[in-house]
Amino acid sequence: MKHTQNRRSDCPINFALETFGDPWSLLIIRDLAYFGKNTYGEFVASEEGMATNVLASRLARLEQAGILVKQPSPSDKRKEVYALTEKGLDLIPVLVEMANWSAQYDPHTAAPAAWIALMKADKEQMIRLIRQTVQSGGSVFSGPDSLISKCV
Amino acid sequence: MKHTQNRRSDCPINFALETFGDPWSLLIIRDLAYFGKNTYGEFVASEEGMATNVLASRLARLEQAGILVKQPSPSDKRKEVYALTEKGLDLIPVLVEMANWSAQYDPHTAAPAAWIALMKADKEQMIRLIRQTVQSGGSVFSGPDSLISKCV
DNA sequence: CAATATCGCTTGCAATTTGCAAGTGAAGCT
DNA sequence: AGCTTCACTTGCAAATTGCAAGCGATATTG
Repeated sequence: MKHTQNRRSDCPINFALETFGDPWSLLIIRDLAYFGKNTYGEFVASEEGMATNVLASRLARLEQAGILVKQPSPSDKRKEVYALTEKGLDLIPVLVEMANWSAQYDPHTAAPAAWIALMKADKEQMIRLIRQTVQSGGSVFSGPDSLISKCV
Repeated sequence: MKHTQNRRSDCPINFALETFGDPWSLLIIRDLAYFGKNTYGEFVASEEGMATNVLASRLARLEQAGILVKQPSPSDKRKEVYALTEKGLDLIPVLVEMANWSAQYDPHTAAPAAWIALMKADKEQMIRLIRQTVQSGGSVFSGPDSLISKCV
């Protein structure tokens, strides 16, 4: 995808789709926000098994779009650490709505019932909490400061 | 995509992406909900110009997924009329969040400022209104009963 | 009422994108 | 010093897309 002038239209839905509407980009953002993954290797290891060349291509695109940033890891100079920008954090509501829809319609969904219940109880509040958690280096499901562990 | 057992994972984000996460499916759903388009020809004529074979393939997939249904048009037997099911209507929140994000970050967005303002004022309520409007055969921006014309 | 246009698709084919396996150089570990 | 791990890149076959043309059924027109 070129994307640096050749947009299909100025429709906001189309803009979103051209920016992150391929079948993989949102999985990277999910990995960052929900599972606390933040390196190339961790993304590659995700259950969905995305191809390494596609991953590299998507990371570059999302970085260029200002949705995430990469920094060399201070502890290990081989590693790059990826993080969501404000623009990326603002995609959390999209993830949440997609997840809610799937939780409702996928009989085999892996979404924890407790989590869905929290979402139904107060979505706005939960989105705020997720954003806050991720912004300060945590994630929803993973790590010692996971949001889910604090909500029980 | 096969999709009838070969799912990449049971993660709800992944489920959503496998169901409608290609670059075109949500444009069809947008056309239905926002622009009141409901025939193959109207989808083809959309600004983004999707290829006819891809459109046919996506319509079939979305129908199979239970997101939309098609019926022969009563007035013109050549035409098929597509409509969103409950499952499809439940994707409106996803569209809304994507549109809000784009309206915020795309400097050339075509999203009407008045509409964005309404959304910011009371999102939950607006989503309910959109759903109701589309369910009863209207759409957000198009037609005599467009939601936007009633909100001014 | 025959000719023509329109409808929702399908088909063939070239171009792009993907998936897979195997590198590669830089840095870390032992 | 040697082996492993890291983030990628590269080459190539397979799948998907984009484009243009075609097709049968129905509608419209002269």
